[in-house]
Amino acid sequence: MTIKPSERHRQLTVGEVAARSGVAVSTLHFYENKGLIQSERNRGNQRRYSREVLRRVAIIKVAQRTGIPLASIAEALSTLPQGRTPTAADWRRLSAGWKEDLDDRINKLIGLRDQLNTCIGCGCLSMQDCPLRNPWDELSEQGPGPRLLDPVADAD
Amino acid sequence: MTIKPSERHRQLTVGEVAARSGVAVSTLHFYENKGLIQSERNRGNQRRYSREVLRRVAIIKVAQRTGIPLASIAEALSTLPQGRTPTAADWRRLSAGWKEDLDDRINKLIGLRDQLNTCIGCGCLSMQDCPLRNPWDELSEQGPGPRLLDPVADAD
DNA sequence: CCTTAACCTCAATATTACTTCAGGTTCATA
DNA sequence: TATGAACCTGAAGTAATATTGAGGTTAAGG
Repeated sequence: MTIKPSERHRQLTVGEVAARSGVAVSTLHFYENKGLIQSERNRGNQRRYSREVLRRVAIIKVAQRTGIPLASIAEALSTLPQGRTPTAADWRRLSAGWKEDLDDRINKLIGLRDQLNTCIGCGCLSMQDCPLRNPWDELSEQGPGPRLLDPVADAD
Repeated sequence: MTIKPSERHRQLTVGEVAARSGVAVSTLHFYENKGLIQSERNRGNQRRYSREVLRRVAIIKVAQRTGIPLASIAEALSTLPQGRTPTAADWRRLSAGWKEDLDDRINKLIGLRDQLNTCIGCGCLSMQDCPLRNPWDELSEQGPGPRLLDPVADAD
């Protein structure tokens, strides 16, 4: 089933974009307010989107999944050339930056998991039988010493 | 430098707990409101904490780092025996549960990173030269087909 | 034409996790 | 005992990310 050019180039209503991108209409309004997406208006003041917006929304959602806040996504998107379809190099630059952030987050979480594994193993989450920290009372006020999990909060 | 028993068993003021746990006084009030920590009161109505609270706060912060919302942490902590120092088994149960959540989150992020790597490599974040998705127009309305990054938002 | 779904704006509400503020009390110490 | 630091409560404010609602307009089909 081939699509007629007339269909293919038609602009999308906000409802259509919502349905096809999987975000709520109100979210599209919200994103527009934040400068993440743009729309034109028909003569009745209703939003009309180019198909490119679906790509944009997809990108926004990916970036969000990596943990990037909307404001940063907006900032990144705002560096893209206005009014025309971004180049491959543009996208590569954006996604490469986000990948770095993502790597950082992953590494932090993995470090945390290691700590947690150690702590489960040695029982240091217990206040009673961690081989490294028991007995707790003796550690008080002693300056540097074993400090697991959280160096500040653990200063007991 | 040995600590006198009188010092060692003294209860802590909210300011002391704040200083030693690294969280703000207001945060300790907040946590108490949410049921995450408990305090006794002196005759002037000021909070007095047992040293155990430092452990609790440390645990809360670790759990938060894994991405667990406060409400869930509160719920988990509420399953601990009231009024006495939790056992090693208690702590193991909690941290084991949190570790699972953490593993899930890590795995999701790694999956995302893989997708992102693929997309950067193939250029599919570009609307112009992704070998899998180009040319975009041809994909419209065609039912199942290559769906990268986000299956819904990508339905262009 | 008429109806009704879809759309519009702007303001308010929701959630999470706190912080700040106002107005008043208690504690420690000189 | 006087003074200033630390503490108290309850309410309101903040930031991010939206959703919901009120009140009114536009578009599309019979």
